[in-house]
Amino acid sequence: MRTRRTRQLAAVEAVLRDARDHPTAAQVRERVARHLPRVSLGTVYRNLEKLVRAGAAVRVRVDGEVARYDGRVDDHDHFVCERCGAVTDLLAPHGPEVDVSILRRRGYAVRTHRLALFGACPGCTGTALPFGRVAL
Amino acid sequence: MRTRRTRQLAAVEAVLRDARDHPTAAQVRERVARHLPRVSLGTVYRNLEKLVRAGAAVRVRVDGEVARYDGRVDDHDHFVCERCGAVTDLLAPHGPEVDVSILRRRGYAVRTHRLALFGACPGCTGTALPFGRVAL
DNA sequence: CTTTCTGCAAACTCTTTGCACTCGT
DNA sequence: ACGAGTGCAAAGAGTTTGCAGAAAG
Repeated sequence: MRTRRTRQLAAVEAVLRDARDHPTAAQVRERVARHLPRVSLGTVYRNLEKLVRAGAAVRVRVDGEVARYDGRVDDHDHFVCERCGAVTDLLAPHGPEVDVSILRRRGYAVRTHRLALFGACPGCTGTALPFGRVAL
Repeated sequence: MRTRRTRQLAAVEAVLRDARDHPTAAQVRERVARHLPRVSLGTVYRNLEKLVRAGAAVRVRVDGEVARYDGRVDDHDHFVCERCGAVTDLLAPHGPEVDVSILRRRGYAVRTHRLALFGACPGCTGTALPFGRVAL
């Protein structure tokens, strides 16, 4: 049952490592296909799933949109542009500065959280800025 | 083009108003069907969409799970049990106590946010508590 | 060699939609 | 009566899976 280091897996890993735009499975496939033209979408899904389960990638599903994949696994939040759909990483933790202890006292075990901010990104408001990660 | 007050729409509204568990479309249909046995899933979807667009309901899509509908439209966050899938409303705002002005200065217009906490609920940790909304 | 992985295509799940008919207004 | 809404069934979109052959170890 040991995991094999196939070229497809390596390629998916590389795409995710280099991607800054939270690509969808179809986009990952497209990029992998530049080097492995016969790669199938099924294989891409299988390898993405593998990486997610191994903790080497994160699946980001904003609202009901298609799944996007993020090579960043450190704890960070997202800004989602409601006009162009771009997903930007927010470096600083904005996480629940909630008093989680209150929940815990009520029997809830909080393991993690997910926070997304919605609005318009610089490119879409006209305030052009180089695209990329934004640190708060 | 005015919206008609059909019994199906009224029933969907009522189900959402009385529901405390963020039912899926299929669950809404099931409950509506208790009074209107021939209601179709398509109609339920159409009416749910109508309510969401009218601002009378909220579609909650946690990660990649099926859409759930919430009659609550005030601003609140969610706790998602990773074991049983239950979604609980969190009354207090835990929103981004982020300095949104920093984002704004960079050209991001933040309109709203969505926060979900993930973990195990009281029923699933063994620490039984009456099910329902939890205020922090 | 053995076992996992791949490509392909079909299956699946959730959601949306076209159509003829129904029912509010 | 007019036309929005309905039930049904079929179509879509995204994702998963079964299988025979390919390839990693």
